[in-house]
Amino acid sequence: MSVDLKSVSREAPVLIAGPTASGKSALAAEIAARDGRVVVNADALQVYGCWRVLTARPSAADEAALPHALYGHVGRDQPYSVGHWLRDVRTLLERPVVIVGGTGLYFRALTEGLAEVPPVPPAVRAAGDALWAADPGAMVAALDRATSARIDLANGARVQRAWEVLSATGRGLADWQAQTPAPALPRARAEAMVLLPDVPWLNARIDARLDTMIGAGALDEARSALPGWNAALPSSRAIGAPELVAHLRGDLTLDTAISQAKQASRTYAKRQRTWFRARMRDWTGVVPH
RNA sequence: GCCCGGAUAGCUCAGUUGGUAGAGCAGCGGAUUGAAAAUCCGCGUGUCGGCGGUUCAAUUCCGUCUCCGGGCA
Repeated sequence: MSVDLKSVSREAPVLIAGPTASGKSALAAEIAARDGRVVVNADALQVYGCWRVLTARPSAADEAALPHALYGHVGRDQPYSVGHWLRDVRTLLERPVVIVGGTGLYFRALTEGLAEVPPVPPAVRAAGDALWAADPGAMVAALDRATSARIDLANGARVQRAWEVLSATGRGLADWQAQTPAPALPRARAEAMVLLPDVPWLNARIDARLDTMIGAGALDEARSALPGWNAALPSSRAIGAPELVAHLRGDLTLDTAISQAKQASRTYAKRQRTWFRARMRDWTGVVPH
């Protein structure tokens, strides 16, 4: 890792963002060990208890060596989202932390704030699912003007979310977002770094890491997830999980499952790069090698 | 050796009743305020396997060669 630790603050909270397989956990551990910090997860999938190998979570030995938080603390059937994560993180900010992960939305919520929208009741979510399937146009038409102007109306996830908020609260999403509170940790108060690896370097690491995961028990992990498997759950979106489950059910050869998982990791890394480039311009860029 | 299929974008394939071609995936760029490892938007010139022939015009028809399947020997 090409980071001179002497240039990294010993006091300010440290944020480390980076694409999957870029080596951020190792860097975070190094900084945490130096300063006595807690390593805090900022990755949407590493929160789930069912995936340690497949999401490249720190190992049991890593967790024994240094304090870690927000890793694997959520059950696979539990609802979890940016809001939950932000509330979890807030409770940790009194301690020295290094917050590390690949989920751009989580970092944005932390450093720029998140609207305090009340949770959408499951019944409204179910109604949203049903309406989106039956009549997407009606869903778009039902939105308030300000929200329609603000969101991408071609994006079903955004439209449904906006519809659910309006239905559940009687207020438009844009209205809620206009009253976004101050961030829990503004960028200026943190030491923020973003890893920006060369693409070929990262792709090679992605491939190698997936092979390592298979050797480290990823198939056993997928096998344990087989009973009650529900592909629609957020926890089921862990890259590699649907592929390995399909293999265990006899729908894919292991080689095909592995190459599809590698492929999915690469396209995911691409989306991460786009986010980081655009939204983390004022973070300190680091090229790992 | 013979017969039948294939040969079109990086990959899998569609198509052109003859007027030089298009989808998905990949790739590249972009968006991103509670499902975000999700979701969505934009970007397609490629000797249409090689060489000949017919034609005003061939990727499309004909011949031949090469390669890949399958079958018969």
